[in-house]
Amino acid sequence: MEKGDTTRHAILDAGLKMATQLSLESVTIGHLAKVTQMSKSGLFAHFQSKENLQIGIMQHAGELFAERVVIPALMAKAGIPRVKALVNNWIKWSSKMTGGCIFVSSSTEFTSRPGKVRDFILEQQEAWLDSLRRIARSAIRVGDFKKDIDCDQFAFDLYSLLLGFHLYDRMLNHEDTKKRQDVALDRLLDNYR
Amino acid sequence: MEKGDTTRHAILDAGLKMATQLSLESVTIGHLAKVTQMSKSGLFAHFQSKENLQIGIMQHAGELFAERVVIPALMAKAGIPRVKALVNNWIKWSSKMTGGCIFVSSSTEFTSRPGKVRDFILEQQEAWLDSLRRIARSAIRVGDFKKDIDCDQFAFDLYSLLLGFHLYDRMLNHEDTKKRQDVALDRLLDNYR
DNA sequence: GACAAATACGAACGGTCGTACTATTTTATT
DNA sequence: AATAAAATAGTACGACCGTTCGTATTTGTC
Repeated sequence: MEKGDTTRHAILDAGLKMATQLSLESVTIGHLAKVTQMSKSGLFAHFQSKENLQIGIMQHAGELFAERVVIPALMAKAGIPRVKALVNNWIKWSSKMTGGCIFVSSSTEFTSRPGKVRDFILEQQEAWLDSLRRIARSAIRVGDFKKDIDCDQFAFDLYSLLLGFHLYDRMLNHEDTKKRQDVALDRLLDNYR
Repeated sequence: MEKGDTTRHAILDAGLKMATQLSLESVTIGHLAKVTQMSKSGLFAHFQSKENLQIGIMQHAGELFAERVVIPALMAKAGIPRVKALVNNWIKWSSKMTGGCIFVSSSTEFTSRPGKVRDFILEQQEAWLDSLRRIARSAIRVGDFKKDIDCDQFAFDLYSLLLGFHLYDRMLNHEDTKKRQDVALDRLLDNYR
């Protein structure tokens, strides 16, 4: 009742790391068992299927993401400071691990692979877009954004920017990415101000 | 001397389609042989390794991309018309196949998988960024863009926008993506005008 | 039409994949 | 300390992976 949760947590930690570095699909039960020093069958018993393991990993990632990116941003003052906090937290998040942001890579990976895993990932993406919209709305409330702006458009604009950062920084290894992203963000905020 | 090239081309066509729908890594020699109605070993003989097959597929994709996206854009009048043509061609390109743009998904997939394949993909991405810069430069030349703009920043801004479109449209299946992208592009162009 | 070269095939290799079983060990409760 | 339950291990499975090798077929050239 206790031990099981502990090992499950350790498995998901190692699994998330592996999924981030390689990809969600290449988290192999055998490989993961080796890393966690368990037997394949012992590890497998925790999830009953690879699909469940993958969903477990993404759920685990979602909890960490909320804890490290979204919630801390909500601590910042509503409005532009909160937007900037969110962006910085996101950049820290995607920079922390070798492969970049697990949500970006996994949603790319599972686009045309129907099933429970893809559905779960899409739900998470929609929840993320919802966070962006909410933050825009609170920026309107405190007067940092104009009243008549389109919050959906803001979510699109900001997420696009983050995706650009992600590819430039994590994949192409461009050194001046942070600078480019700063310029683009300032222009974006000016437009909603 | 002749037949070999024909089959090789057919293999790459089917391989690109498969890579676009699933992913580059999941283009399996066995699966590809089944689709092209060849034997595994017969197909394999064309490439000598899976790595070479993957590079061949990406090269094939690059040729089609130049042919369908970049070169037609260069036919358009330099400046803003050319930028818009490029964007439209890119959208058509990434919309044509089920899995979206092969370059986006493959660069995500191979970020943390060192080797010849990754190197090749990164080269292609740099060439693409170079096209974007060149188009910005020609826009300055004809007076559509301000003289003192940063062409690298333009490339970053525009590619970010396309990546946003890609994720929204191809993966999240948002219906109003085209509208969002139009709004963002107009604002972007206004800024460089 | 002969002949060398190019192309394609069939069978087999050692590995790894996800999963199913049964057996053993460890845990929590009494 | 005994015991039922939970957790882990061991072994095996069929399927597919990339690759090799020897052989057959097809092709282009003379």
